[in-house]
Amino acid sequence: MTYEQFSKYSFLLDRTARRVKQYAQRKFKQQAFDVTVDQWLVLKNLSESEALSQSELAHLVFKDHPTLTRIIDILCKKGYVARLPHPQDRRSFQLLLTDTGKEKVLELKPQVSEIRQEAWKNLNQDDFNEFKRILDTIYTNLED
Amino acid sequence: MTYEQFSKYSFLLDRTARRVKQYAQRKFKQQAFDVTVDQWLVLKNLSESEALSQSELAHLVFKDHPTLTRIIDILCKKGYVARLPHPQDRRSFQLLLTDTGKEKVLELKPQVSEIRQEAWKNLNQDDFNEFKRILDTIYTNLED
DNA sequence: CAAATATACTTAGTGTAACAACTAATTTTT
DNA sequence: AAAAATTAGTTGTTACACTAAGTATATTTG
Repeated sequence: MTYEQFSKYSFLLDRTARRVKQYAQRKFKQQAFDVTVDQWLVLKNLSESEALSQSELAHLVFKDHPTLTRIIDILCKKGYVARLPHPQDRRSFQLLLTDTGKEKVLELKPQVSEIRQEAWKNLNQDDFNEFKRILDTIYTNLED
Repeated sequence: MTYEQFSKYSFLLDRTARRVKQYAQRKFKQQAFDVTVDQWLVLKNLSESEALSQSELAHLVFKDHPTLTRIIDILCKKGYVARLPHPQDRRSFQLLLTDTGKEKVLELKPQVSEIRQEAWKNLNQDDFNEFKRILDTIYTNLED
């Protein structure tokens, strides 16, 4: 590996991640989803295992606590999520989807899937496996 | 490709890009580089072809104009970059590294390279080629 | 059981990203 | 040459990422 390559992988990675997010966000907006890409990630994960605390959810979506706090704030304000007091621990909340939130997830899931597929044109299953392997390796290489 | 995979590539990509940036940023801070990761990218590109306009530079680093304006603002304030009036076009600037800016680039270049290599442990040249191919494919798939 | 420590979450501050709207200067069109 | 369109850059707004510091509650330790 040469110096130039080392300096480039981070650039390519950042550039592509931004484009992927931007592309999805634009579609989300055009189709009036009423949530951002990150809000969708949180909503979807919550729909798959409800009654999580914010810490548990933060861990699931790999976002830090302050970021998650604010995303939850917004989702509560929009009426998709509710913070219930945790029965045993008064420091924490149980996060629940409201009925509106559940409907939103059901409505958006196939549409998001559609949008996501666009990036994967001209690429196949092997490519995905390679992609995942390399990304995961980088990720764990930089683990604290 | 299944639905689950489509929903996952963007997650893996975003997660890894953030970790790579965060890792580098932490090192930058520990070693008192006095610039952020994004500011470094701009500085480095400027050192490789000076007297660019902001538009040209924005194009090089794949950042949009408002973002670049703000990064340049900071780099000027820190004394690494100067905006000179463009001789032919009064709308635009020529961006130049100051002497301090040039020194900074020379000083940081090997140190940044060192930091960047960390991510690439257990991965080789073939992996890089695959990685680049897939990222570039995704990028162009989502081109406007 | 009181003191120290840890955990859950929030707030504050800085930086970046994207979009929209804006000013000023330049180029094109008619 | 005036009007229209384009280009260069800035400003404003919303949202996210990360760090650090703060509050409140729980848990552990002496």
